[in-house]
Amino acid sequence: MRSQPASMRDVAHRAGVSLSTVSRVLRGAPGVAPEVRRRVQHAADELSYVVSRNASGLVTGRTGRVAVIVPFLQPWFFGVALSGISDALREADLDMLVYQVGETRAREGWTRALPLRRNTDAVITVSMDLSEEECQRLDDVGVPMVLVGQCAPGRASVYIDDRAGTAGATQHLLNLGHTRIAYIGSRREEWSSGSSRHRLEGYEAGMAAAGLTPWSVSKATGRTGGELAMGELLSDRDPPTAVLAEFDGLAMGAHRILRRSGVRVPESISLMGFDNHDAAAVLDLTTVDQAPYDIGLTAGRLTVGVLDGTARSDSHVEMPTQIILRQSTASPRGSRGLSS
Amino acid sequence: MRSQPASMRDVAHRAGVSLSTVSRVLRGAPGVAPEVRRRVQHAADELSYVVSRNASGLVTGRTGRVAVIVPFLQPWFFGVALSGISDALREADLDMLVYQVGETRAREGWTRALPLRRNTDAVITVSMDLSEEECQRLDDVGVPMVLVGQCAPGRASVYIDDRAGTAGATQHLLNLGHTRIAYIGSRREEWSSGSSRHRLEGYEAGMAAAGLTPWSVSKATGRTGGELAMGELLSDRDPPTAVLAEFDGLAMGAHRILRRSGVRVPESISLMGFDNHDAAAVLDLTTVDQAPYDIGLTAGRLTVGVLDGTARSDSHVEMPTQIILRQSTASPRGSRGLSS
DNA sequence: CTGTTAGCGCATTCAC
DNA sequence: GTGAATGCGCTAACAG
Repeated sequence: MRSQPASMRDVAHRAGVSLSTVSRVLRGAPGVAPEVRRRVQHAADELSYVVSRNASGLVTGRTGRVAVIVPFLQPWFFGVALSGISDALREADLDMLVYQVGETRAREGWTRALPLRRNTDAVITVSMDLSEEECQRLDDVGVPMVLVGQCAPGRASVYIDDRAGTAGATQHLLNLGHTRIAYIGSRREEWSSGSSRHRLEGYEAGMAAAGLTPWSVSKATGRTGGELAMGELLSDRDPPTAVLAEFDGLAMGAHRILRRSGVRVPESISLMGFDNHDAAAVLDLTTVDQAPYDIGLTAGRLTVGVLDGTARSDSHVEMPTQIILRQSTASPRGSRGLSS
Repeated sequence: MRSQPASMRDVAHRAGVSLSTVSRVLRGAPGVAPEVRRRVQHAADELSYVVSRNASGLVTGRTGRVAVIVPFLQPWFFGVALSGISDALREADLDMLVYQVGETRAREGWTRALPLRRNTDAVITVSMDLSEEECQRLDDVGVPMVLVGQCAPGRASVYIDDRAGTAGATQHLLNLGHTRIAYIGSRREEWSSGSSRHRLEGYEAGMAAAGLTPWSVSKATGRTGGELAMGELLSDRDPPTAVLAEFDGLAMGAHRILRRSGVRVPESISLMGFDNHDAAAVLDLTTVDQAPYDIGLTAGRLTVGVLDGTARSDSHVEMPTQIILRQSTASPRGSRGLSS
């Protein structure tokens, strides 16, 4: 309650020892008599004393903080990923600084607008789709960097195998007996990352392996895009019996159109998403899970490892995806699929 | 790219001035010749120099950082609220430190496990439902505190008027012509905050004002709870024509049961949620929006105000809620409601 | 308007 | 095993 929070000197005084002893104890450094150690601990507790990372960092050069940079904080994915990162950093007693870059990213200097230099031990970027130039600018701040959701050669990265994800999803639909499988994706102009490209490629590869011709449509991004795309598919002379969407948002838009049109899922059309969005469970949507929490946890631990020196700063970790089977996919009517 | 990041001395040297002049310029302090100011800026830019908040904080006593404490990071609400807080703090050039307390909260000492003292200028708690004792322990760290989603007398708080929210929702259903309106809530034993209580009270008040008897059921929390509760309601001799849920998660569970049972929404039963969860739009669920982004923004700005001294540290801000009309509510069949 | 001086709270040499 | 000096990078009083 005192307005002047206790300092190390206060603790030293109270414990009847010197500053350095307190420092040693509180850092867990060796070479202190057990009895003295206990006394110091006790004094610190009584004063609710906590070491100022500010001051200790000044001398050690380590801040005890890791900056996490995200484009947005609102989309479901980021909260979950941050949760994993947070848990991993907490294990190593590191604090998490979160920067939402958002639209300001357009303003060229965002990498320097952030007080990173000297204020952070490492930087984790999440789904930032950094250009090589931006990467270099971040290199410039002189701290280790870990990229999440992006695979950059020579830099620590954690990402999922998007290609395998959609390939597996396509296989799932093929196994059910579908052959007219359409793909709804985002428009090429809006691709910020390799992710969109990889997902499309996975689908195409899956189709090709089965000797089928890929059939993909791209409208806008987001739910509306899904609505538009599904509208187009439903207007086709011979509509697909199964639809795979690049991400759940698109699938949800598609689902809405299907509901409104009275087309039954999965009886008439099977629908499959990607991401395992929160709302996918609500819609009983079969989807591909990318375990964002695990991604975050892995990225966080990798960061700790790089700081420790126990992990290389160019390690790449590819996380597996997993199909979550729900009610929105089934064999087409009259098919010879697995389930018939 | 140099391994030893530039310090203020380097800038001073490069600009041919003294340390204090550089400090003044970089802080935007008055009393520097425009020409000199430019020169210093230039030198700093060239060296990609950024002031170490660590070092400056050591002498000013301000860290330039605000800690945000959340129980969890995964639920949709927190990402959105954090986004608002982040934007508000960024306006004031404050960094955001995020602590996910989670289950560790059970371990008594969480308020002290966090390195808050001396490491943060203010603390924002989001939906933490702090006990008076926990509040006091946080007071102890000696920095201003702002509570979000909780109304604590004497402490800066930002929260929504839950009572008015459910009262308004109930009125909406009444206006449509419903009289058999049931309420699905969480179990009293699981109420952590006043929020659950207030929402129930708002419903009860709305019903009472219309001369109707409240009818509420509580099963588990979460989607499952909604399923169970709706199951019970559907098994009633005379089922309700409208159902209001304490939050969208419950409504989603209820919606699922209705779909599975072939009960049409809104034709047979109107369903209404609370929170405007992401997935509510997908289900076309009428709900009550509590604008979490605005809550975060407001809380962030209030925090800045308290730090500035322009806001009182016991200000209370009550945020309005708003009904989001979608397809899940309509007049009961054969009613004389507004829409008939 | 500018430079000099003295710490902020702590970790880290070194002596003892 | 412990204590006394030194300086991390910076701001805030001062002096010029």
